[in-house]
Amino acid sequence: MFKRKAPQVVIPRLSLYYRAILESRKEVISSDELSKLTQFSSAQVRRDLAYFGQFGIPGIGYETKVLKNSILKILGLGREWKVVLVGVGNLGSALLSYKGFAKQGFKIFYAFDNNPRKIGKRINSAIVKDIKELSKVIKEKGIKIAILTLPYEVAQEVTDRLIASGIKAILNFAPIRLRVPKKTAALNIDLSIELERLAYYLT
Amino acid sequence: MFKRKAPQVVIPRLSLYYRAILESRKEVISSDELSKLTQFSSAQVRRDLAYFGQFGIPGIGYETKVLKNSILKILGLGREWKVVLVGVGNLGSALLSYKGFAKQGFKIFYAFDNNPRKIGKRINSAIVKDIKELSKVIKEKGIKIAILTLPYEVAQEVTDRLIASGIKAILNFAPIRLRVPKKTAALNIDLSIELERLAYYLT
DNA sequence: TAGATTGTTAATCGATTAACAATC
DNA sequence: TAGATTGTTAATCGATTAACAATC
Repeated sequence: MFKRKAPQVVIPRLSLYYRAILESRKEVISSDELSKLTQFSSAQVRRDLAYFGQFGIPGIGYETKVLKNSILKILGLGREWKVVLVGVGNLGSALLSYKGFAKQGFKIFYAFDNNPRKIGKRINSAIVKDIKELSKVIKEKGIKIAILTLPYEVAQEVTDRLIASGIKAILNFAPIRLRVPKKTAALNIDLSIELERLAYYLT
Repeated sequence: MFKRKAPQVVIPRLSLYYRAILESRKEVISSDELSKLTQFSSAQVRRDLAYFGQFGIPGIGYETKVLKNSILKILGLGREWKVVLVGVGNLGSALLSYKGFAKQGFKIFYAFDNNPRKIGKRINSAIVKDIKELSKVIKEKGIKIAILTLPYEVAQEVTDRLIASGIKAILNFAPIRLRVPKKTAALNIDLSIELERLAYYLT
């Protein structure tokens, strides 16, 4: 039987396969159809899925019911993840108001800020708390995921505190490559860098 | 002399080298120092820079003045880029309020929405206009970069209009892989997918 | 059986790294 | 000259693609 650890780039593609399956509303779908919907090659579709098991039927295709459940399980979805957000500025507030996260099961229970005017507010599912309570709340509630929408200057310092409190995965919007232990996952969304990439393509 | 087209992954690293140089405040910097600051290997630093020319002095390192100017030129920065933003919802408003873009020379001149309550408002450097005027304004002002903060349902349709109006580069926040012509650059920032990646690492 | 499509192997493509001659 | 560091080649590593036997 085929075995090997899936490369990291496969994971976001699984998300896209999942979306494509939902959109298709089919009972059975082939790698060729998934290819057309996602713009990845059919070989890549089959290869990506094969990293995780045998979900298809030769000559037929993939039963969407099976495939949906399998991908959900692989990605760790279909359950609720508790999330905290740190930094209730413009971007932080916007993300708190965004309803899309909850739809995929990511529920922001607490937000943190040091601005007394913001503390105590409720935005969507989140209560804004004093950043002094950061460690206490994360430990008490056993929260593992944090979204960081802080200014550059304090991002690393807060990250260190998050990790010390038990956070295992960070989605970082501050324009800095966070230093985190190997066991912690940090994904950076760096808007300036993305714009600079666009500028490059225009040149 | 060494030649070959730089792979796309090199470009965002150039942005990070640039930041590291600014931070270091040095007159001369070695690939080894850049390696420590950016967490990329020194071989990769030298390799990446070599795609674009010979900027260093063997035995010495890189003059930061030379390197800064070179990277600015490569990335197409150090000038003002006019940008439009489409979709003045939570995320769109947050991005309009963000001061970081202007600092790198990306100035959002116009935002578009179909909500009459929003039309006519001014947020930061941008005036919110009726989305009906999208094509007219983009053509008149010769704008090449667009930021898309729209719901999924209308993202592709608006994209087609943007491209028809002359937009060459799109930063897309809608959870959809836009279909664009080869000559157009589209970068997707898909928050749900990023969260799903985090969930995967936790499993 | 004929046609379709998976799962997997081997070949290809692309990016990173190690190593070192050339240079200051 | 001795020491340091670049630029570039060749080796390695990793991911994608083509092809097809196995299967329905």
